[in-house]
Amino acid sequence: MLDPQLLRAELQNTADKLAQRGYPLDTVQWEQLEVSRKNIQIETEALQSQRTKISKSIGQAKAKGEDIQPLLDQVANMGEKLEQSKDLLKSTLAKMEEVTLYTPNLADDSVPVGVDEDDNVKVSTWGEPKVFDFKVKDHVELGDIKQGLDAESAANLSGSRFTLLSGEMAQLHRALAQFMLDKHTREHGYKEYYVPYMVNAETMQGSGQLPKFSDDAFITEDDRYLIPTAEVPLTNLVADTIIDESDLPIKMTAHTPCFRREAGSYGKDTKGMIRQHQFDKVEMVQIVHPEHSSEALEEMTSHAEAILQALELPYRKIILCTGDMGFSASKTYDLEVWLPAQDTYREISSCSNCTDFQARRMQARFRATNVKKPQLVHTLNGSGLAVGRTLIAVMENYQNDDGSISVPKVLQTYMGGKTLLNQG
RNA sequence: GGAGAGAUGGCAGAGCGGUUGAAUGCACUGGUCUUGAAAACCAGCAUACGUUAAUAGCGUAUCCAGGGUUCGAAUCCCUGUCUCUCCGCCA
Repeated sequence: MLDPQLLRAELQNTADKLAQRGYPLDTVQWEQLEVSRKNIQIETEALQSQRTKISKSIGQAKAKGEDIQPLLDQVANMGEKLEQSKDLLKSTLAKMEEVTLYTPNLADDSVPVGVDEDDNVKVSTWGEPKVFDFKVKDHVELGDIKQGLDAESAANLSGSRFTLLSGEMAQLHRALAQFMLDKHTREHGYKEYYVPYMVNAETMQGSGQLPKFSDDAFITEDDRYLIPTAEVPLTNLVADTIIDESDLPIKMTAHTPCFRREAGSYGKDTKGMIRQHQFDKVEMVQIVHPEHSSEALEEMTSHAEAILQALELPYRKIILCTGDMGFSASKTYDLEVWLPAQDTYREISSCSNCTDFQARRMQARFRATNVKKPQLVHTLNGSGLAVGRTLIAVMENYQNDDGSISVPKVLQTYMGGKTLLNQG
């Protein structure tokens, strides 16, 4: 949610900024709502105040044994009037909430203005794509040779967009997740969490997945949601809390499966395990002082980069333009890893500063020692990294002529000392 | 799954349907006292929204949540959620 003050004091300016994100805000409708809200609320609270006063005097009169009938007459028709006024206020506020809950965060001033992914801007590249002296295979082909990546069995078990890994491939997948967690907890200062994979609607709303994107999530029969990312449970850990300033920043990480409906992506990335209903991810979340969120985003992105660098996977870092950013984000860096078989870079991490957008929805605040009033924290999240896609990247970048796959140095201890995968 | 108990401020814990935003204790903050500390004593100590130049006043809301009864609800009724105890089942 945006700061309601922005919608009052700087409505046009805010609407212009939202337009850059491709979100049209009906300012005329909003202003009308705001005017009626003000009148109705003042009216309602005045009525409430009057009635409370009379009700109290009834109590006092009764205690003294006085006749209360005149007072009862006075208050007789107030109830109905108050009810009407309350209902009107309620429906007006609901209309306003309908707008605010569906309105995305404002982009940071440093974000390039643009329409879609074509307007994203490259920030930097790292590493040189390896030159192969043989025809490279993609991960599907490599997985087939090794018999470790089994789309057919997964389809039989569950349907499309699922993957089954076995043998060394399953081990490598596990090794990657372990390695990432170790790196973040031992070197980057994150605390490890094991979190629920299902959350309630309130939690989904806190981090911005609901109500707007309900089609993207799996919902259970008892109205719980399968998490689309560990960002949801981790970030909401501070919902409805007031944190002591000295406890900031809070840095959390978790390795979880992520579940996404991928509604509307029919036909996209249908081959292989690029886009799945279920995939593993190691997620980083930071809860920080508002003054430090910009630098925290840089830091967190570097933590994701450190994984790619340790794995010696070439990648580039891009900044998403206003039109391509996610709903809650104010600024987002994507890391794209080199996939030789596709001869291109593909997203493997996304790191965002959500400023106070999620914090306001969740009521996540901190209290500074010198300021009496609790203030909203800033929240950040980033993939560090998507495990399935990292597996693909390792497979394709570390492939050999005979279809075997070399094990990246940093993973060898996690793989029982193996340096080459060819056993299936 | 069956039976029962409960949910009140940071914590503990009162609260006959009326002047209760809510006793009391602890914690916390400031002060007095003290060489210093402790103890003792005094004072203060919620949040959100609205109005407003105001983090001043004033108003409204909040005793798990949502409905209801009533002139008036922390207190009565209904529904839901969560917690605890016992039985059953179970990784």
